[in-house]
Amino acid sequence: MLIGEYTHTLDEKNRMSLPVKFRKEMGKSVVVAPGLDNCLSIFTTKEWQKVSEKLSDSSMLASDNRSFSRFMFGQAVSVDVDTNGRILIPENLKIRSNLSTKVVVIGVQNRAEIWNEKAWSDYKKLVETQADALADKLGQIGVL
Amino acid sequence: MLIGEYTHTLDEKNRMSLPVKFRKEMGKSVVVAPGLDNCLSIFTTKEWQKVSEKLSDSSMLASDNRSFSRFMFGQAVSVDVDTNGRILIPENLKIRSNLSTKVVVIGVQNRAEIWNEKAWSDYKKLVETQADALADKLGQIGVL
DNA sequence: ATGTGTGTATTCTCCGATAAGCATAATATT
DNA sequence: AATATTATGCTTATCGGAGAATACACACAT
Repeated sequence: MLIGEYTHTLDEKNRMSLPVKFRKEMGKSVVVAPGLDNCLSIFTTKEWQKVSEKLSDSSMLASDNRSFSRFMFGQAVSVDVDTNGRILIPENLKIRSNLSTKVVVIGVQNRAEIWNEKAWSDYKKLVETQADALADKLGQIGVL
Repeated sequence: MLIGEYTHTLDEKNRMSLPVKFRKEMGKSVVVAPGLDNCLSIFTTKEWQKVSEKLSDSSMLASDNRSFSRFMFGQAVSVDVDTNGRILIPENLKIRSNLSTKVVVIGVQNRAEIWNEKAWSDYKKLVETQADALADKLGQIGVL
């Protein structure tokens, strides 16, 4: 399971080293895909498989499904992890998620996410202010 | 599985090289068909088979089915992949999808799509603005 | 029937881009 | 301080795309 928060850098060739604690789980290659809330998702090939399956047998409205499939698959890439534990971030995804040199990598259970540093801290603050309200909702379904 | 986004060119003979990562899956020949939202679809012969089957035992209204079948089958063509991994785009389909020299090829799981460069970027922007709404729907079916 | 011409298809090659590897430097952690 | 981890620059090799050139086929005309 992927957990934790790390600050890493993208070098001038858009390479980023994966947190060491993620490498074993990540294996030899991963899938980089656009993420929600303007971040960038990294899936293990196994998890990616699961996501695709869910998408293909989903009962979404046809046009929504088309849109989202194009959105996800069209921009996803399978990338190899190099001998230094680095992956190459595609330029278009880098731009989309507003990534610059300093990025934040976070583990989110079954995937890793890459965030623009400021976007992540803003997002955290936002969630913080909502935390109580969210907790109430989650409480209703017995999470905490 | 076909994923990713590539910018390729149509040469003056309407030839387009397939993304290298697609070639293995594409094989010796593919089916080029009109796609929805004004793009152009490319199916492997195998996937095309599946599409045809679905159309033949579909539960659509007979007249709708007729319309759609005419739309798809009427304009679809089987084309060979040449030794350089290129395919020849039929003029009528090229015109229909507004393709010029620069085109975008995207992988969408079981098919590839060819887009007019601008049309694709506009479409992406549009979907991006809807991403949150789509995300909620997806959340409901447990995708992310 | 043969030669010529035009259009199409196939092969080849070059150039450029991309990425992988390596080695070293910097940074953080214990 | 020592070690593990991350960053970065450089170099080399590989791959792919696009264009050019060649070969082929068909048609038409002489």
